[in-house]
Amino acid sequence: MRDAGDTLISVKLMQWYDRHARTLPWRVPPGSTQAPDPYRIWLAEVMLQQTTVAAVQAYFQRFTTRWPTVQALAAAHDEDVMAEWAGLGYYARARNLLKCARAVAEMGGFPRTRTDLQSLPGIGPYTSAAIAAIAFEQPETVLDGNVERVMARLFDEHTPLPQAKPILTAYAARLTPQHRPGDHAQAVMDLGATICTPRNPACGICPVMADCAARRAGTAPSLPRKTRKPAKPVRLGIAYLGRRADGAWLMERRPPHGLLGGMLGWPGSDWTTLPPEDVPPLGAEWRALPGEVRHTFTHFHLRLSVQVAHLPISAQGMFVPADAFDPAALPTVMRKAYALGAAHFNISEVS
DNA sequence: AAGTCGTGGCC
DNA sequence: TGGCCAAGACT
Repeated sequence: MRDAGDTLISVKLMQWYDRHARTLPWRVPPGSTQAPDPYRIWLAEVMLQQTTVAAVQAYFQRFTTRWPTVQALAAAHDEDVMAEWAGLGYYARARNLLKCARAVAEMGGFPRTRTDLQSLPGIGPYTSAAIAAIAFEQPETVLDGNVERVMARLFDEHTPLPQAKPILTAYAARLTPQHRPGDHAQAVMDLGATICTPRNPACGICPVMADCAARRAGTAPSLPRKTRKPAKPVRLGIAYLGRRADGAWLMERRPPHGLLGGMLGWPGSDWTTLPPEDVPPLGAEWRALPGEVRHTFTHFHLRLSVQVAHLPISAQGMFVPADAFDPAALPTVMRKAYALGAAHFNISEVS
C-alpha cells in the first residue's frame, strides 16, 4: 500500500511538474482551471502510442484543424483519414481511430471510466488510464515505457520486461495520488522523457534523486532490463510504377488488415525471403530500374526493386489522376519507391 | 500469448 | 551501420 515514502515522492514529482511541465498542444497547463478537451487528449494519446512527441506535433495540428471535434472526425471519409495519417506508422491506429470516433459520436461523447474507455477500438490499458486520469481526473495508474523505466529505477527492479510489467504496475499504483492524478501521470512521463531517459539519465537534476534505489546502487543507466529481440530477417519484393499517358498512376488500396492495411500503394509482388516472382499488373514494357528501395519495418528489412512502364490511355485498372496524386498520402515505403521511380518519368522530385 | 504492426532519431 | 527506442493495441 501507499506509505509516507510514496507520498513524499509523488509530492516532489508534482512540485517539479508545476515548475517544469512542457507546453504541448493537447495539454492544459498545471494548475489551470480550464478543463482539458477529451477529444484532443484521446487523439494525442493514440498518436503518441509508440511514437515520439516530435513526430506527433505536426499530425496533431493538421488533424485538429481539419477535424476540430469528434463529431467532425466521425463524419470524415476513411480515405481522407488514412491519407492524413500517412507517414505516422502503425496504420491500424488510424482505422481504429475512425471506428472509435464514430462509436463516441453515436454515444454522444466519451465515456469517463477506464473500463468503458477500454472497450473502444484502439484504446487499451495505457490509453484508457491516460484519458481517465488526464481528461476526467480519475485516479487511474498509467503504465507506458516512461513509467516502466522510472519505476524500475526508483525501486531498482531488475526483473526484465515484459515479465516485470505487473511488478512495475504495482509500484506505479502506489505512487498514484487521489488528487490531480492526471498531472501526476504526466509528471512521471515528462520525467522519463526529459530526465530519467533511457541513455545518460540526468540523475544530478532529478527531483527524486534522493529517493531512487537505482541511483544509490549505480544501476540506473542499465534499467529497465529487457529480453533480447530476435534479429530482423531480410525480405525481397518488386513494386510496379505504371503511368498512363494522361499522367494518372496505376495504384491499389491495400487490404484493410495486415501490413500497411487500408493504405494506398503501388501494385507489387509479395514480400518474401526468396526472390519474388515477377508478375506485372498489366501487359506493358516494364523496365527494372537500377538501385533498390531499402526500408525497415518492425520485424523485417525490405529490399524493394522498382519497375516502371508507360501505359496506354486505354489501360484498365485503378488509376489515380495526376492532379489527385500526392506522395504525402502514401506510407513511407511507397513514397520511397515513388522517389526512385519519379526520375524515370522526368518528374522533379521535391523530397 | 507471442507475433504482428511503421517510422524517424539517436549514437 | 545497425540496433535501440518512442505516451501500445490487437490477435
